[in-house]
Amino acid sequence: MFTITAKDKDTRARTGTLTTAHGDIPTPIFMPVGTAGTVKGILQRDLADDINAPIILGNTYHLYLRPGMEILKAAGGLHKFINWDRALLTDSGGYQVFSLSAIRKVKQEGVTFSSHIDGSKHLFTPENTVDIQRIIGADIIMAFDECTPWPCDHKQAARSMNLTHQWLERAVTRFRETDPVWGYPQYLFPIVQGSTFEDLRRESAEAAASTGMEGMAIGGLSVGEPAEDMYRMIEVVNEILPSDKPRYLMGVGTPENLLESIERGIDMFDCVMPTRNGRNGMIFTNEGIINIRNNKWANDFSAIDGECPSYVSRTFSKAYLRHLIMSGEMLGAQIASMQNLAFYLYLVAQAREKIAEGEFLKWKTSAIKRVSGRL
RNA sequence: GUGGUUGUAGCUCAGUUGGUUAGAGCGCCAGAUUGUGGCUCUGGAGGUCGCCGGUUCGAACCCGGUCUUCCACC
Repeated sequence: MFTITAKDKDTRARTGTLTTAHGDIPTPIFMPVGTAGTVKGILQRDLADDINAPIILGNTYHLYLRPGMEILKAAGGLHKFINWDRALLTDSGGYQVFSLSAIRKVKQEGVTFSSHIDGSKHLFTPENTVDIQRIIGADIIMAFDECTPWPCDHKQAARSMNLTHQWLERAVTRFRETDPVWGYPQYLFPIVQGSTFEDLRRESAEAAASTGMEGMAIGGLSVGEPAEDMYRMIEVVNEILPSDKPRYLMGVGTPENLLESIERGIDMFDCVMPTRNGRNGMIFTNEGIINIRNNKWANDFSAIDGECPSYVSRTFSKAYLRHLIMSGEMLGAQIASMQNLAFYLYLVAQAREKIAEGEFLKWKTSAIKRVSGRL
């Protein structure tokens, strides 16, 4: 169930609460990515208590290959397996089949692919990815889709979108005719495709909306197209997606992307950027973006981020974090990931506050200027 | 002391029969990174080729001296 709690007077931005069997999720929200049953380098306790994440992601592709469904079933589902009692969302694996697996064949039935771990062959279909996600037991599960690469001509984009739509229908059917494995309800989110073509995006948004599911996702964006194209597609799609349901923009993005998208009516985000780029030395702070490997931080003993309300942000210095990252120390990756996630969650928390206060637009402009500058 | 051996970028090393502006890996300095393979990619700075002299149109390369590294022998 999704409840709108405030609407911005100037824009499409809104705040809401998405209720799941594992807690309420305030929106707009950023969801940390925990591909293989872990947000890399961060304890579940810290995700909950320090970073304040109400929901994290898992990935069907990775979890299905390892540890595999027998172990996940024996464990009693992913929540129990990883000791996480808040909400979970699993991606269907559609994206990974395309980005990770070298050998793959796309057919009407589904996608055959080779495991990146041992080369073994597997088949993902709209039906079995629902079954798999039933067993994993995430509160929100995703329909199996094809993430259309960019650039792409209209004809290819239409063909790809139509395949996604056929798969969507089959996924919804399987979802409706099966029950949750672990006794609590799950939501299935359809995914809008259509590349950067307005007519296709409209058609795809109609298809997603017509399923009547509890929430809707927008995929196939931030795959190389200019940010302006992405924003335009969000506007087109959000005119059609039901306004009383949460809208999830998949794989996005930078702090600036988040605020611009919130303005256009997006409620949920996920992105590997704060964690993957964090491990590589890109640090997001309330003062701007830092490349902590730069020599200029070697003697800077100020806190990583004095404004962020998390333990690592205020406790450790930039100079220490630089030393850890330069040395390839595990703790560097941990601290960087925690800082970045704490920052992302703090950013969306502020956005919720400003929307409720009716000051979103004014705040957004100054916030973007502040947090997306390079220091 | 004698014989051999070694010396080229911060480090480890290539470098053709002597032939334009001496290269690589790592490191360093920067940049990219968007539904995660603890990735990946791009660019940059940096060398009096131990030193001195000689041969040659031309020397990292050949010759002499000298210093240096390591080894063996006395």
